[in-house]
Amino acid sequence: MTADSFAVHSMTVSRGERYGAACGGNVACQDCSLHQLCLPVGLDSEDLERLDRIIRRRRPLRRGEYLFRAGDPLRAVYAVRSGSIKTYTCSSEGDEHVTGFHLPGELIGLGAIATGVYPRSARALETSSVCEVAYEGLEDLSMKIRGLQRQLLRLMSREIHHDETMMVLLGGMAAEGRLAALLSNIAARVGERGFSPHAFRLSMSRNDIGSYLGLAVETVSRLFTRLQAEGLLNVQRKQVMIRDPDRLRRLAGVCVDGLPPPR
Amino acid sequence: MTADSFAVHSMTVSRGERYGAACGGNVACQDCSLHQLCLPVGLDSEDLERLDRIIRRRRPLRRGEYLFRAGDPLRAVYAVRSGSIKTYTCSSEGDEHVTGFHLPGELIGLGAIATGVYPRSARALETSSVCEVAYEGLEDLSMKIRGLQRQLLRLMSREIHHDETMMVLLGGMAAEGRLAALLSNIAARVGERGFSPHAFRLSMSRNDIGSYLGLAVETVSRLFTRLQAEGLLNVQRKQVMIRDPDRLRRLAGVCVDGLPPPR
DNA sequence: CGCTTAATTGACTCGTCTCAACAAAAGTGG
DNA sequence: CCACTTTTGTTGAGACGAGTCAATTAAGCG
Repeated sequence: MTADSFAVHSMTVSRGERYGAACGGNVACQDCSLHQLCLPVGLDSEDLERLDRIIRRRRPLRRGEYLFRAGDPLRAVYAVRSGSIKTYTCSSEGDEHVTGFHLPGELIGLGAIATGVYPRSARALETSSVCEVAYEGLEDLSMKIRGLQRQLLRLMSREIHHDETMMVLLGGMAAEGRLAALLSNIAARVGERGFSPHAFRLSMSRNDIGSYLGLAVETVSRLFTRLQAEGLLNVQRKQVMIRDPDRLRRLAGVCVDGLPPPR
Repeated sequence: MTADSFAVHSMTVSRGERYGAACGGNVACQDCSLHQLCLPVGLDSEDLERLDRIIRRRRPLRRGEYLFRAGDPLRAVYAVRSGSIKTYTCSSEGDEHVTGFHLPGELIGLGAIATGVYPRSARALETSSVCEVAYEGLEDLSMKIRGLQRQLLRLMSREIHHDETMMVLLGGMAAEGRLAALLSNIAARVGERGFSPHAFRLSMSRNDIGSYLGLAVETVSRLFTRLQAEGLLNVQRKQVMIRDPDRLRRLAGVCVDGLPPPR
């Protein structure tokens, strides 16, 4: 298997689904390969049809295109279908600070529910497609479908937990631990999506990684070099191969959600 | 007005309610002074009664007592009624990392919904009382009461937004900005609860503040001294008086949720 | 009123940032 | 398709903010 086949961007495609169907077409939730990760968890096919009715699949976004901008009114939350999306805020001086990287099956825009306005901007890191879930409809439907309500609450709770983990990471760990945690976390999420957690392609730039982890680009670059020298991973630009997942997770401490740290 | 009357711990009491009623008694949501901040937002009195039926008010916790521990199974989420609560994780080496300070009207335990297990421990920072909201009941009721569902989703969304703001703070701001943001944020929340945002008592130790902000205790201490020297605030141990809220918020940059930064 | 814990202050160290130069990709247009 | 520009990533040298260690003072608390 070439490392390329783990590229996040080709996730859905490399599963053998046609691009039109998987990434931009009208695949129903029922037929979506992500339905055990996304909103549909636990729904029967009748409920899935009802869910489908409030979902719109739009043409794929190209790298750099906006999904929405900070300040836009909330009309929908979005489920990533293929590719990957970053969310970020812009400080008053114009530089952006990344708040999240979102992989297929993950929901974007949940932070907007409180105020009715997206607090962050969201852009595609690569060619990506999303399902647009009308928010009004989602609120309505989750009053009617217990399983949908539960899953929505679960996904929001998971986001809270993940963000808190990031706070612990940013507040408590040195640079090396932060990068180790991010890589372990991405590896785990890539794994959950059916791909090898040992080799994948990072869709985000070093800049984005630094911004997300609160580090200078140069530091991120040096860290990759160091981790490679220590035999923890191989890295060649965006292509990453994890050689010692356990040691990597130990470096990350408690800060990889989901999995408990080894030892 | 003495600064003491702004003590977080005496919030409810100083509103003139009897301790038994306000802090440990059986005040219904209807009669609770926090009902415009907490779960009851937007509910009519019939629905409030239904909500009351799944809520238990327990004896107040004393300083340091646990509300729950990381790893406990989720049975309820808690609304702070009076006092203040901190949530934190323990690293493998035993030192704790604070993930949140919670004031009256705020919900605790939302991070447990995803897994059914509290991911953090929660302890009282001072004598505090809470409302225990049975989680099963809450799920049930929010299927029946639209307003309750909306408020629950709003509160979870707000937490997501707040945690993301903390990530930006911890990843992007120097020590001074972090403390300025925390103080501005607490001031705003104290203000929302009907007290002067200019003078209040911090219920958490310097250690807790440092842990929450990712700083050493010594740094926190020095920062307080410096901010006082610069005329931004007066501080005497836990007692804080904000002298220049605008400059303080400007130091904090975009990292005070709710309020936009001045200038 | 002593004892323990919390907060403050100082001196020194170290990790990460900044600035700067360079290399390698990736677009862009003829 | 190649030469060009622009963007992105890597590496080095020096500066500085915040951590650590240690000592002192001030509060809580029994």
